[in-house]
Amino acid sequence: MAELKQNRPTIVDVAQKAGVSRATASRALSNYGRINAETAKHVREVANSIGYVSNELARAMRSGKTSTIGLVIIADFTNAFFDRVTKSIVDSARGRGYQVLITNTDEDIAAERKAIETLIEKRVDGMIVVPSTAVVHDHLDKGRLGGTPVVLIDRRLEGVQLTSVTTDDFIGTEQAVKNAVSLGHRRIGFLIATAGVIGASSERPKTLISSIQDRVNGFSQAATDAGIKPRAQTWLFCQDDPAVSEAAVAAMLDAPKAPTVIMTSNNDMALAVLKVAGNRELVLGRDISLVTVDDSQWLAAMSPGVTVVVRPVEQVGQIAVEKLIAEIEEPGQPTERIVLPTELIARGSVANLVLRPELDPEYKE
Amino acid sequence: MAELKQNRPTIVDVAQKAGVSRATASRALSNYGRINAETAKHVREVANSIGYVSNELARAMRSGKTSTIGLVIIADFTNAFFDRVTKSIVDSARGRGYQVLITNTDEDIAAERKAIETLIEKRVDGMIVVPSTAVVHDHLDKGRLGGTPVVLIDRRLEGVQLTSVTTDDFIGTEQAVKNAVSLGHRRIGFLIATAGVIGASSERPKTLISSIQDRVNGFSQAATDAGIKPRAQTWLFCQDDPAVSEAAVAAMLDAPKAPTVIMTSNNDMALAVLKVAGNRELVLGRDISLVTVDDSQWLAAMSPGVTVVVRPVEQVGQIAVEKLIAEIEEPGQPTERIVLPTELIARGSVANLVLRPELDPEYKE
DNA sequence: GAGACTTGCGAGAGCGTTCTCGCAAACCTT
DNA sequence: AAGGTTTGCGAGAACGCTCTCGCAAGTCTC
Repeated sequence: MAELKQNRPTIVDVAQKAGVSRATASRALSNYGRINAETAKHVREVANSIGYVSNELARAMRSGKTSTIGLVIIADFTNAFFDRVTKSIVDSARGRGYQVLITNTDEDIAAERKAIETLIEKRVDGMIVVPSTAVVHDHLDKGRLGGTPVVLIDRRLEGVQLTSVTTDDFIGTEQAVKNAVSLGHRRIGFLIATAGVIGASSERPKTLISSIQDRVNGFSQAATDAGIKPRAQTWLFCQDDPAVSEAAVAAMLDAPKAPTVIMTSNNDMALAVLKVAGNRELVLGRDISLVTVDDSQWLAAMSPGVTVVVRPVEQVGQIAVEKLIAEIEEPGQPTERIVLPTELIARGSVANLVLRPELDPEYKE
Repeated sequence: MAELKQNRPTIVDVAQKAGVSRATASRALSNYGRINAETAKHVREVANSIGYVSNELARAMRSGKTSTIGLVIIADFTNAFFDRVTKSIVDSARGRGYQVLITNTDEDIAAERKAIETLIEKRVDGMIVVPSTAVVHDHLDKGRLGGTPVVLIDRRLEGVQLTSVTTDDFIGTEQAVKNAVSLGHRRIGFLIATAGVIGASSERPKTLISSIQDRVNGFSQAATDAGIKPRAQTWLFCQDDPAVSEAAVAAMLDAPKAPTVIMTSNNDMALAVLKVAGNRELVLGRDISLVTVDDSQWLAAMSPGVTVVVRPVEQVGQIAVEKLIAEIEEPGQPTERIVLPTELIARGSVANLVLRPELDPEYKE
């Protein structure tokens, strides 16, 4: 019979029971203003005894602060990068007294718009955004945001005045290529996960998100510097889908001048290489070489371990939170473009053709 | 000079500009009550033109509904289970018009209490909780929650009247053991990631979370049924830390009657086995066998692939969201204990000792 | 064409806080 | 002892929305 009503005690209940006014109860509970220590203690005891829990909605409404930040991330935070950065953001935010509201766009610009609107509706104090496209960004204009600070991660956005925290993917990729070259590789492949591409194609899409663009440039630069001819470079822009990427890897390996080393732009692509290698009974670091971006425990645990460009993922999240909260708590911070250094960890997945030239039938010193 | 003030237009601004009352503006924007179609259209246009975005805080305050659900998850959602379930929850919730507020306890009960309190403060409509311990649960009593519905995932909790969505870990583990036994294994090891344990120990902790408890029982049952003597079973409860787990694996392998197959309770432990195997140049599925819980792309891509107990992770998240929202929108649902079936996927990581008895020096048929 | 019903809209209260203001009592100061 | 200052507290407005109520005008009914 007694309806289970959502009848939480409010501050009025506390005040009544404690025999004080709302104002005094508020002062006691939120610890501000002038209040007698005894009274405060008493109020808090009463509040505790009746199970009072403050209503942050009401508080936020009055104070204009929700202590919540929104995270707009692309689909795959099962992805080695996005899961770690998410965790890092949640933890850093919690440490600073903020909660995180997560929204998930599927690399889809409409979903991204919607997500940002929803976050504004919820009046988050700020947001961290992984922009899903490099071209459209009117929804991220200062005006549209109406003063809500935004920090971009992983990808920069041209034409928009926002702080971003990214990694030096140009240098990272360059190093990876240099490493392969120094080990004697002269035919290299690059498998690039690309949103919006259907299937796999060697044709460079008109627009790429900045992180991918940087990798493409870094790769190109290093290959050119090493004197590797374009025809010894195999490029494939590839949909992030196992079937497609595995077919792409197979195509690369079946081409007349197949690369001896394949660089992949993310772990999903690396998996495709491993999968195909496994099917063909190619031994990693001997019959086929692999280097990828973003470390994971798996890459380290394999035999041989996979050589990777390590990005400081946790740092990206942490710095993004710091910059965002700085702007929230003291608006008017200068916008920055923070680029964190990457590091190459060489493991055994890139064969040493200098020591073992027989592994490459076409190897010539 | 012009201070960049957080001066968002409110419904009053819309009403004024449209020449109607607040009430009418609200009706137009929220689509309810009696309102002239023309007026409604006009109001919406005005709202759009001045960039009005509704304030969900105020709306929630009035309506008592935030359309937000809280997720209380243990630290590791870089973990193969928790990252996927998180994504599944975020997606399912979004599909039903709810956002997700994430909080992260580090398997720490104090943090869990705090997280739940914070979520109540924010007046989430409900929460999905991965309880960090099997014993303490006073913070999850109906009274404390004050009517906020809660659904548990991954772990059941005794003594508490809450809907839970878990997987049949007993049968899953049992199947895994049976599979190994059918392939001729007679000495088996079990490496169990356990919160609260320091180092690694063969002594069974007094309390285990239900999912681990079920695995322990399933393993034990299957081993006994197969007539495997206790002394041919190596158990280690192990802290979830690479150094510790690798040492544990090493210890297992160095014992006089080393197991021919190691079962691990999660991917981190499986990684330890792979790592140690790699270091010792043991070939998986020949010199050492492995079976673990929770599939991942990595386990499938390795050569040989790793045999796993697959849990329907996405389904867990999805069903949890459904049950939670059902209770939110129509309180008084019966509490359920939903247990989803698991499946064994046999790959090559468990050696076939029946076909190749020479792999086990002590093998006797 | 008079009463009943419908339509469209505005006034105003209320959700649970915080915060400003003002007032009385207590405490200094000289 | 008279004026000033400090202390502690309450009244009431405000945050931005929704929703009930009531009223005027229009529409129906016979």
